[in-house]
Amino acid sequence: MSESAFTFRCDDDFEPEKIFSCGQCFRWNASEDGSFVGVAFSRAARVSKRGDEITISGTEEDYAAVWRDYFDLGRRYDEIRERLGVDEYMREAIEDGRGIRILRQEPWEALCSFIISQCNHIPRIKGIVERFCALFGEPIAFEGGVLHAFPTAEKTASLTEEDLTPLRCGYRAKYVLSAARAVSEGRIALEELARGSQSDALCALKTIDGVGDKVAACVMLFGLGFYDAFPRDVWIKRALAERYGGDFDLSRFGGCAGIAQQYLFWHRRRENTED
DNA sequence: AAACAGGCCTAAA
DNA sequence: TTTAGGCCTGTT
Repeated sequence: MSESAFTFRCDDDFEPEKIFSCGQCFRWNASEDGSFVGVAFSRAARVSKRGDEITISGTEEDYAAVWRDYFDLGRRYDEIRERLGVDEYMREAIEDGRGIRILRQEPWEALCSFIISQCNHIPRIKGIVERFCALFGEPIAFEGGVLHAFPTAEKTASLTEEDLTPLRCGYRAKYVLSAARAVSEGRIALEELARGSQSDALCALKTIDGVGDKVAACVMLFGLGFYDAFPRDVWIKRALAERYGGDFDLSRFGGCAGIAQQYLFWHRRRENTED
């Protein structure tokens, strides 16, 4: 069976390996040929890069409707990198993480995924999320096989904690359900929050059981398009304590602190695994 | 084997 | 307003 694909030239930062494995998303996996296969917005795709040419499954219409925004291609990361290099360590982190882009993910998927992420390693988060999708997501035919969409909030809200035991996500199951109910019952309107202020979004997200400052910041950055949201996880806390004595002024990043965070996160994590 | 993992909640000062 | 302990499960 033949599948269409759309190829375009990209002269800005775009490194699939870094984009998909920097911890912002959990549904993309590397193939042996270096391409990545994943699902977003209920569409499966294979993404590959050769030189400055990017190829994504689907038509140009799919690209225009979904992938362009998903990969945040309206933003020049090369220019942002210049602005974020406010000191030596930041410049080091940025050079190391060059090629990263912030994905604009589905808000509910981001919320649910980062609730699951708490106190877990990335491989385990991916495992839990994949089991969740395989069990409760709509099937999507792709390259002769079947992938699954991320389960909707409505579908999730119809489940019980017992239904979620096969995920083996432990105490996070009740958080996932409480979030699903908040969203499906309209108490939390994620799309609407994306159009409002960052502080309102933070406030609303934190009313969900199991969502604190860190998870809320991830949802805002990766799902709602608040590029100034700055998730403070253990790695960021480490980096800030080691390099800045806890004194780190986010206002220097001109509304892009979240992107700075992602370079810092990538770099600080690599410092550990590479020596 | 004990500690920790991209936290959060509650209780107690 | 900060801190300790518990929480599911897996890995090192």
